[in-house]
Amino acid sequence: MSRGWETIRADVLRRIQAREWGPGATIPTEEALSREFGCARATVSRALRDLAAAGVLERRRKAGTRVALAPVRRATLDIPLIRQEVERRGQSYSYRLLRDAVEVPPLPVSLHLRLPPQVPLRRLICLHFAGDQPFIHEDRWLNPAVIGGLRPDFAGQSANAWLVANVPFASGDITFCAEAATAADAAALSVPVGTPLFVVDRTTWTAQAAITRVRLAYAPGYRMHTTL
Amino acid sequence: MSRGWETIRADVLRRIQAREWGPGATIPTEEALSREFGCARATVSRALRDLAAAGVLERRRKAGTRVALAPVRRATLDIPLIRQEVERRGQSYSYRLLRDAVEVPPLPVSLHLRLPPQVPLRRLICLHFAGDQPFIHEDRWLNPAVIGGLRPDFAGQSANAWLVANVPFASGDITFCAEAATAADAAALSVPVGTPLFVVDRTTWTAQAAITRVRLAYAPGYRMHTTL
DNA sequence: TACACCGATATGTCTGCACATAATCCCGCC
DNA sequence: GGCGGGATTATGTGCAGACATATCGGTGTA
Repeated sequence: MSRGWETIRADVLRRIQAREWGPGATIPTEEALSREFGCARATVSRALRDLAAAGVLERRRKAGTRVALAPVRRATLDIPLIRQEVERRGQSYSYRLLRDAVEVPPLPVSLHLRLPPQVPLRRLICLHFAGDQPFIHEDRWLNPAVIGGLRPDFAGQSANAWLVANVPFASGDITFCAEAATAADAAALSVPVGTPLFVVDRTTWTAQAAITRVRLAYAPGYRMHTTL
Repeated sequence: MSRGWETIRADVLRRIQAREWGPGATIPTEEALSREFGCARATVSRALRDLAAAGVLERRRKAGTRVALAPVRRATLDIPLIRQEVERRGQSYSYRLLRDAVEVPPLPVSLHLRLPPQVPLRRLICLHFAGDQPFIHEDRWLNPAVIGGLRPDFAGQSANAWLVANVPFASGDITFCAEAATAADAAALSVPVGTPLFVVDRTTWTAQAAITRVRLAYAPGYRMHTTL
């Protein structure tokens, strides 16, 4: 009858979009659909599981499978390495280290990393270039307990590349927001103080402890894009 | 030996994070792993497929399964309905319609919707409140071909709610960026012109045609958050 | 040397079956 | 009428086997 679970997924999605099964409605059981499509239940299950992962369906044991009420719900966005993002635009990537120091971080940083206040951390500030234009102003705090002391050598790599290659990464969180350019941002990116900048704050963790907190301030005009 | 494919996924992930299999390395075949874990190949396959979907592994027929070079790569973020987002903060939601007109959109909007220039569209501008504070300034263009003419009645619902309930949605794209508050943003959100605002541009499509393009300007301080 | 072809191989998918698990439904009891 | 507990039921997971398909690598030929 069909040629694989993707065909079934497409057909179920078509019926939902055609309002054959409206939002909130319960759709037929896997067993009924497998009879209709002339395939094994596992094949139907695969298709429905995929739609559930995409947020189109909601499934519960015994209760059955329902069409989600709010279809526009979940987006996956790729977070490329900065170097790759620049090179994908056909520009050459480079970066310059602006500062490498050991400092006591501001209280919010200590708290977010779940470290005691007043503990000094290594702070790296650098500037990423796309061609000869400044692209991202990066301000990073590193936990010395994870990277093996306050002043290890990254062997010529950027801190990010070194971390990716050397520290087992377990989890993290990201926030996106708009901020006015600080004096440091303004100087680094060659824009007036107060210019709206797209800012990403990222914290990563091993299973036990915080690894790093980084703030990325993108040059004006940056747009993060994804499809649904 | 184990208690399900999630155990296997966890163990494979652990070995990757422990650098037992470093970035770029090829891991054992499904068949070898199934022997090691004492389970069926399908069970290992399930675990590895899931890790591949999360961006941790890369798989190719015959070539085998490799550890991805850049592990921090994919984030899924939930895009709640505005009403739900406000209510989750424990504030009461309301909205006010500021404008409902038929206008010729600016050229970039026509192009992005893949409509001929100079075709008039319905434009709705409204303001979403969290409690008594303005939260989002929304500027929406609607394709009359999809909503059944230039001036249908949304029966008291917000345009978004009406669309979710009545128009079969197929695909879309989203961009996030930082913009300076326009005069209209400033008046609506009660902030000075030029204030950095987090802006979301969303376009949705049926299988055939564009449905709507909407620009959401969030009040200052908004942060979009997700975990990895 | 360069290219076309072909076998080997790892993943991709499907089937048919079985049992586990969660949640609902309904029956019987108080 | 209200409530507790067990039967029912739809999904979740697992297994063994089979075939499909992409692709890597090597072999033979122009």
